[in-house]
Amino acid sequence: MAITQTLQKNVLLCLDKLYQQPFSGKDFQINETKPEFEGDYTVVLFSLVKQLKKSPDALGNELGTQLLSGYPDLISGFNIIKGFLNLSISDKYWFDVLSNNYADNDFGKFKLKNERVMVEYSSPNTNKPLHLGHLRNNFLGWSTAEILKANGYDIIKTCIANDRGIHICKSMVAWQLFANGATPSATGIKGDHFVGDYYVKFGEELKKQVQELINKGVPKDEAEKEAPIMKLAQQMLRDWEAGKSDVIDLWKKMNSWVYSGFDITYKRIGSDFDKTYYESDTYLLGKELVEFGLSKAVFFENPDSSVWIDLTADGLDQKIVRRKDGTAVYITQDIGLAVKKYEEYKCLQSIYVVGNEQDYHFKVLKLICQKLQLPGADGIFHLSYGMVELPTGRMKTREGTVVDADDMIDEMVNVSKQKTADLGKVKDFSPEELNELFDIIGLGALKFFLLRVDPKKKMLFNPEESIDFHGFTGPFVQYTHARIKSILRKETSINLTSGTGVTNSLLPLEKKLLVILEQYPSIIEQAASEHNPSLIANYVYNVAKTYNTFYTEHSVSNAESAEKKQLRLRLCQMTANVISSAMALLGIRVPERM
RNA sequence: GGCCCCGUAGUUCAAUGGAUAGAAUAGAAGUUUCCUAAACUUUAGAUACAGGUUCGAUUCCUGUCGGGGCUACCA
Repeated sequence: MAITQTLQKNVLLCLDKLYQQPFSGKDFQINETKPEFEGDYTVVLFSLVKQLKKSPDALGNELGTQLLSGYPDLISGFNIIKGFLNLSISDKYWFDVLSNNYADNDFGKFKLKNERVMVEYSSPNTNKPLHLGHLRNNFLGWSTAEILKANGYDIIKTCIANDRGIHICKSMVAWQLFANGATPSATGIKGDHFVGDYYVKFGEELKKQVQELINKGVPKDEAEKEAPIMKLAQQMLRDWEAGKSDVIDLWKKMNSWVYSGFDITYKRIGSDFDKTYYESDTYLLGKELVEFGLSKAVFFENPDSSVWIDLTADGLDQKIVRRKDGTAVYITQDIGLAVKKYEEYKCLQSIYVVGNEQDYHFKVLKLICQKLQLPGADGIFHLSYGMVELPTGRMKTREGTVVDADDMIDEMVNVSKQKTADLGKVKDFSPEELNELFDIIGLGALKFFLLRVDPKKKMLFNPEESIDFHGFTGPFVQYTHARIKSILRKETSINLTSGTGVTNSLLPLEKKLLVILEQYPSIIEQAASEHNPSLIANYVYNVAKTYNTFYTEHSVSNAESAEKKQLRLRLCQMTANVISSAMALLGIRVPERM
């Protein structure tokens, strides 16, 4: 059990013994003691003071004394400053932590929950390559899934490919008009980029045609609809829906190019899915749910035969769920897909990793599912994340300000190559080992950069300044790991026998390191319950920073005594394990040397 | 117009209502006969504004100002 939980439990027992009043864990806080005071953990007494009508000093003294006598193996002393009861944790407790092997292996395995959770992420459009925003989405989804796994959940990772619709037809039309039969293999261009180029080409041509129409006096709105190339795209969409074979063939061919491109990128970033849904298979889902909703009077029908739901009582608007021509809209498809997912996997929770621009959509989706009393409705959770912005503002395809994912990865790997060469520490590596190292560092920097920020918040990517391998970065943590491994390689055995070193107590920096290492399991739990990988990133950075301070201050190999050396070796081992485990939860590998 | 989110050092990010608001980077000054200097140490620098609730507010409430998003019979 984590130290804070143990303390909370013991404080409750003491309070009961002393005052015979019912308290709960919410009645007081237990925080880490600020460095300027003596002690390790602090009980904040204010709210207890109020309820018990005692002075903070009196309460603190009684509680402290009770804790000290009741749990001598845990508490070694206390002091009271204002309403804060600072507790010193006994060295014996810390040595028990040292000999505990919790940090040596994966978590989760010893607390399987037998609960299934679905995480949907990535959700690309098959008309253009992935960009920096997709990377944030992918890393977030993948990491969240890993963190939940570490907490014992059975995870299903899914992806929905947005593989149909007018935007797909646009690149198809442009290819027909301008490609002269060119293919990715003939041109040597990666498939997703190849198709994306024609999507861009479509936009350029459309702009040209619209301008010509405007020059002829056609209003702008109308010109966009009437442009010949747009007409072609709309006709192609109708042909696609009618199942016209030459259109379907072209669609299949171009999508396969895109998927082969995506596969390369996904493989490179280490992203994978247990199940991929295709919108082309699911876009007709949900139609029968409209009838169901009408029969339950959750939906209502307008005279023009369109179907709506009135959410004004819930503070939202009226929302259409079926067009007057009888076709389904986006939200209806999503309801249908939610039902399908539940039928197939019976997940208690279904997490959608989707940008916060769709907050309203998911609010509506969940509400409708709940009103229809669909199974799994309460388990719908929108993991809403903020956009990645550039110094110039949002990335916009039309303005060409999109940071391409593949380019970004290449850039990061190149920088790591350059830095590694400058430092010259791994000259004996083979070319294969070097390439692997460049990937580990470059991708590590990128993933850490995108995951260290609270997912809910928008973040800024500045090409000039964001590529940094110093300070609060992935390479900093990786470097710390490599440093530790360098020490451990030189030592043959580490055997800390229980109780060793009790006689010579822990030095402040040793204690500080141990205190933070002990917190790892609670951090994993918190990251899972808050769906927030940035907690792991912040934590592992603090571990590395704490270790580096310890490292420069105390020698491991030439420690003051053999016992100290063993103790420090064990600390090194635990730190390396926590770093490697925590980074793995972020999808980041750590090198043995760098 | 309506609804939602966000304003913290020059910049990028932290801080379950708790002690003197933490880091990184940029700036200034240092540390290599000793386990990897992608490191470490020192220094200067911030809660948009005005009220309110509270023993205590960056955090909760109200208002003002500033920024972003949603508000399609698109997906």
